[in-house]
Amino acid sequence: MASSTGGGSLLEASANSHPSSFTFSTAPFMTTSYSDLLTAAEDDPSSSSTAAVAAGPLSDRTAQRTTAFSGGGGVPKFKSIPPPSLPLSPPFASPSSYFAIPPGLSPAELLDSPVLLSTSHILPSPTTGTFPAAQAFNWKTSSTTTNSDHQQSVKQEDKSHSDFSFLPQPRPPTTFQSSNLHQAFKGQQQQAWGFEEAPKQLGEFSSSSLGKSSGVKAECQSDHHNQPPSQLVRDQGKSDDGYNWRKYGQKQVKGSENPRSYYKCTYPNCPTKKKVERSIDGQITEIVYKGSHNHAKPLHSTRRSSSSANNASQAIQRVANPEFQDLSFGVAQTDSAATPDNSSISVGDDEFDSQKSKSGGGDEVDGDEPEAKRWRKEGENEGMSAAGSRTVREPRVVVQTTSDIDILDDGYRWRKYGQKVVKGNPNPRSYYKCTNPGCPVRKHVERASHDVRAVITTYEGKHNHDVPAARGSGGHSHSMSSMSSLDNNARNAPSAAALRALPVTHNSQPNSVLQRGQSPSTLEMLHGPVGFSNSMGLTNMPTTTTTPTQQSDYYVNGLSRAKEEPCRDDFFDSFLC
DNA sequence: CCCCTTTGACCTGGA
DNA sequence: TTCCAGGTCAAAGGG
Repeated sequence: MASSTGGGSLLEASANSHPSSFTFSTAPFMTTSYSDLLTAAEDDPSSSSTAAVAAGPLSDRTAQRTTAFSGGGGVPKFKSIPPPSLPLSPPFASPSSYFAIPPGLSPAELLDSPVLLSTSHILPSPTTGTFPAAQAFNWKTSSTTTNSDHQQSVKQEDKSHSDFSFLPQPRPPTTFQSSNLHQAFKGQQQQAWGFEEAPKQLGEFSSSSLGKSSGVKAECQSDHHNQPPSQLVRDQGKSDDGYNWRKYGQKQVKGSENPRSYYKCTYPNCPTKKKVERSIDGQITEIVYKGSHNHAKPLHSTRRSSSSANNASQAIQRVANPEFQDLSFGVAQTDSAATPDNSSISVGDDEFDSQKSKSGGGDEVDGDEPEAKRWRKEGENEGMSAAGSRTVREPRVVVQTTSDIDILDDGYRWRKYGQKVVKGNPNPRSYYKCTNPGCPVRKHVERASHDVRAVITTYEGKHNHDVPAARGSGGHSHSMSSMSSLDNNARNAPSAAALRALPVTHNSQPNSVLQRGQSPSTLEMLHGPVGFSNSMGLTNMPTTTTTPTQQSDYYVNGLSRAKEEPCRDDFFDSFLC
């Protein structure tokens, strides 16, 4: 399926179309932010402040819609905050004033805040279990889209992103003067949010061939931000998405001058595969994931350092969040390690399907479609996007899932039971039921007609049970203090898709505060399983709660001030009307 | 010797 | 039924 759904930045689109609306779509947000950032960086090489580069444009947009956060407006405010573990220094506090820390809150606290959207994006790849950072921008490229125009926009976006590097160390001082800020950004974001990592790595890739493993380096940094460069370099060799892959084929696909490599997870019986397409110069232009790992990420790569290309691809895959890419908002951020084979489904599948439907003219999603076939379709779409004069530098990452049941971002398990195209919206609506026995809750998800990048999720009924323990959720409550905990959080973090959906999600119970067992709103999906909050990294949020629902409430209240229903209603209305 | 990549051939499914 | 393209297999070679 073509994964290019949205080439543009959802955030941007949302902002433009609904300046006052709360846009929670991470993907857009990220995309815009990075695009802007990139642009800023490129436009003004002499940009003297990291803040300007790292947070400038981003903050501009964020600030617009996040005034509420600090000011109490109806719009949630997203602030980027460095991870607790990261050294915070005064400069970071506000090189550009964009990163103001609310009184009474310490940077560390902020870091723990569940609100950072960017962080939320950082959903770990279901297949890689790593934190993708590039989700935001990748999603657009990967998003399924057959629209040539759209792809054009994507190209531009990609191009802009391609040069963007969030990597501080490699960057000239002129670009990133505030090492602290950068560190803050770099560190936690890469890990918890992962959102930064993507741009950074992408930038790395763009600026250098994959073979140079710059991307790998970036990855290493993300994972070991506290480690000295030497350590980072040392880790490069084994550094990747954490999983071991074996290349089992390579082909020159028609319509693209870029060779496509096929990889399989080397873990016994693990069905996960990925396709990596690289441009002539070795840069990864696209990554497509299929399935999810049915095992925990190996503590240590068992294989020797793979080729630079492979490392690069993996680095990218780490950077880019497949879920985001493919708009798999339904992807349960279940711990990939604990996720059963082919269980990562989600709306991601739906998304793919919907995309396929769009491009193929069909409106029926066949969840039982043979993997090979689906993969092929996906590949074809991929080819579409990659075909021609695609100059995208950042890889497009797509996750192909094979299951129709999984834990969605909201923490509940859903089973898809239907899909159809409803009047007024050419995009198919996926229908899901809560898999909990006796639970009447249903929900349907559809891409907004006005913007395929926006996803509308509607819930019906209330859950008569608690949020099921997410697979591999054992570490959800872990703090982000440790890498392992980060991984867990990431894995359990809501999918990018979910985040994306936020902006346009409609809560069937707009005036209610989410309660435990209550059907989650899209917003709720953001918090995902416990631990998500940690990965959020948003600022201005009080300490995170431990229960998903609480988080959800918190989320709602915090981000969009859920209790200020008018705000939400307005927001939703803006999209729904 | 092990592991991984390379690469040509083969298989499969859609048009 | 045939052709084509994508995906996979598996032998060969390299580190």
